[in-house]
Formats: sequence, structure tokens, C-alpha cells
Amino acid sequence: MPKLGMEPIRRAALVKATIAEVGDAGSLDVSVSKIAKRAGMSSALAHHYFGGKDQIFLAAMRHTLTVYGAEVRGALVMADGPRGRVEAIIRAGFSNTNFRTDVIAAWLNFYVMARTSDDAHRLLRIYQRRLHSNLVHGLRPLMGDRAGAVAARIAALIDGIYLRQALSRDAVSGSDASAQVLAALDKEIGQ
Amino acid sequence: MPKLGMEPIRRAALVKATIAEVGDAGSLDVSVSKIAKRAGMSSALAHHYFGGKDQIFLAAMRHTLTVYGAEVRGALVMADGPRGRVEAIIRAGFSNTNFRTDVIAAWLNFYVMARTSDDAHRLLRIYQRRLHSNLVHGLRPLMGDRAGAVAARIAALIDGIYLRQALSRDAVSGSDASAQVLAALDKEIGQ
DNA sequence: GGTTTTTGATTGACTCGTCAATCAATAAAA
DNA sequence: TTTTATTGATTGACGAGTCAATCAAAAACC
Repeated sequence: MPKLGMEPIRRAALVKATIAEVGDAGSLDVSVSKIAKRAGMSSALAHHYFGGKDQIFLAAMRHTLTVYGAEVRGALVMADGPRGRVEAIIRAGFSNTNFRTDVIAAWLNFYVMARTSDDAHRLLRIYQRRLHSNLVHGLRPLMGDRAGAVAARIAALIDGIYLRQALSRDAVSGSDASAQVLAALDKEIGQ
Repeated sequence: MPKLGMEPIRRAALVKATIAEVGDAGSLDVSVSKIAKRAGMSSALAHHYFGGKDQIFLAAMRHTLTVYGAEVRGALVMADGPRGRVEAIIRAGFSNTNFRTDVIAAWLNFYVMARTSDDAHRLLRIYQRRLHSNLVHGLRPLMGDRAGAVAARIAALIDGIYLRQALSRDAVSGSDASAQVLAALDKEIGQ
């Protein structure tokens, strides 16, 4: 049976299963056994590859952020001009991907985890800094020195609106969310 | 021993202990035994009064929201004029109380819980609606029909900035946070 | 006033379940 | 035969919820 080179396959399967499981449960209160079963292996094997539960979670979070980062980068290469860049970043944050229930659950629990886990906190900081610097890069040509402060506000607004949408149980609309942030952006520019 | 009328005292003690325990752990992963011990009683008694773990948590959340609501109301009676009312609401959200680690933990976990628990979701909606209607009430004299949309934006910005502060490990500054929201508010008014 | 009954307060002990982590054993490549 | 893959079985710990029993105040009764 042992086809060699199983490790990366197993790891990927576990990461995917973890995100799905956390999404179903809505919390990090999920057992390794369940995750392993969903990924089609024994819990012992999960431990063998990841060492422990925490590391499985972290890998899952890392994966979520990687996907998000890729999405933003993808939107950026299509963007035209400074204003276009900012708009691309905003829209990427409210893509359908990010409103899938498992992704929402991942983010929410990630926030909770970041308060107590150094690793999670570090990961989160990376995301925040990247978002901020992306925004500043687009905003500077539009408003010069004010770019830093405005970027902070826009970033917070993105998080805030995302949070509200995530917590609402109505059908979410990414375009409405984007529109709100863009409206605020226009106020900042037009001043 | 049975002094009558212990129930409200015990309940209050359990609520307090729950908030403290969740604050320490940073998550809802705390045992009833620990909570009960901190509140100075047996776990059996905690079950006797509350029925189950979930109900203990909900009571704790309800209490946190009650305190927050009282703080906002207190700030509002001191406020002068529409603009003053809006400013009071904003500042109340960033008071020192709300940046205590246990309160932060309560909010973050509350968000997580609201995704799966109907009771928690209902509670959260009450808070959100109250915040929104308070903001609209202050904003309407300043901008008429636009009040609704602007209130939504300001509310999201409050949440977003709170979230960022909560997740930062630097010393938080409520006044800086307020200043950022007020800056955005001025942009909205001055348009 | 003294006695009995009721009732709220309280807990230790127990049940039943779960779960993370470990380990020894098996199987198949290389 | 050495390494990699894989698992069943096991262990040790912990936790939620239940229950029967105890204790003492208070209310009802004589």
C-alpha cells in the first residue's frame, strides 16, 4: 500500500478537512478523529504528519490566508491605475469565496485564536500589514500624505463590514459591501 | 445555612466568574467546574441554577451587553445636540471598560457563538439595532435622508476599529480610535 | 413556645462520553 | 533491511450532567 510521497497529499487533505469541519461546527471545538475521518485516514496518521492539534489548525489558517492573498494579488494585476488598485483590493475582500460559511468560520475563529496564540497572531499581522501597504500604495497618488491614515480607516471599514455581513444571516451581497466601502473612499478622496 | 434568596447572588457570581474565566482562557473552552470554583461553589450548584453550560454563557453575554448598553445610555444623557449624541455613542464604544481583556474575549467569542446559536444571534441583533438607531437619531438632523446609510457605515467602522484594537497587542488608545471614527464622520458631514 | 413539616441550598460521588496522544504492529516499497 | 505509510488498540485525562443525600432556615401547626 504505501505509495511513497503521500505526505503532501495527506497534509493537504487534512487542511481541507479541517476547514470544512471547523466550518460545520462553527468553532475550533472539533476532534482530530473527525477531521481525520473526513480526510479519509486514521487519527493516528494525522498526528503522525502534523504532530498535534494546534499545528493542524495553524496549517489550515495559513492555507486560508494564502488563498486570500492569492485572490488579492490576482485582482491587483487586473487593476488599472491607483483608484483601480484600491477598488480591486476592496472587491477582493468581499468576493464570494470569502463569504463561504467555512471561510467565515475560519476567520472568526482565527480572530479568537490570535488573542492567545503567538503563531496565529503573527499570521494575522502579516495579513493586516499586507492589506495596509496595498491600500497605501494605491492611495498615495490620490492623496499623498493622507494615504496612511485613510488606508487605516478603509482597512478597518473593510473588516467591520465583513464582520457585519458574516454575522448577518440574510443572504450576503459582496457588491453591496464593496459599494459601501467605495462610498466612504469617495468621501475621503473628494475632500 | 440556607439563607433564602441565594439564587440571584449565585447567578451573579457565576456570571462574573464566567466572564473572568473566558477572559483568562481567551475562548469558550472553559469547564463548568472551573467557573463554579472561581465563583465559590460546586459545579452541581451551577447546573442547578442555570441548567447547562450554554445557558451560563448566554447569561454572561447578556450581562456584558447590558453593561455596554448602560454605558451608552449614560453617555447619551450627557450629550449636547445631535453631533454631541453621535460623538457620545462613538466614545462609549471605545471606553476603557470595553478594552479590558475579559470584555474583548467576551465579544470575540460572542461573535463566534452568534453564528451557530440562535439565542446569541438574537442578542447580537439587539445590540446592532440599538447602535444603528442611536446613530440615526443623532445623524438625521445633520444630514436628513442620508442618515441611514451613513449610520451603517459608522457602525461598521466602529466594529472594525474595535476589532483591530482588540487584536493588536500594543496598548490600545480609546481616544485614538474615537478620533479615527470622528474623522470619518466629519468627512460624511462636510460633504 | 415548642414541635413538625416543608423547602431551598448545597455537595460528593458517580456515569457516560469524548478526546488527544502514544505505541506496537503490519505492509510495502526502495 | 531500512525507510515510509498506515492503523487498531490503548491509555490517561477531563468534562458535562445527574442524583441521592444532607443541612438548616422558615413556615405551619398545636
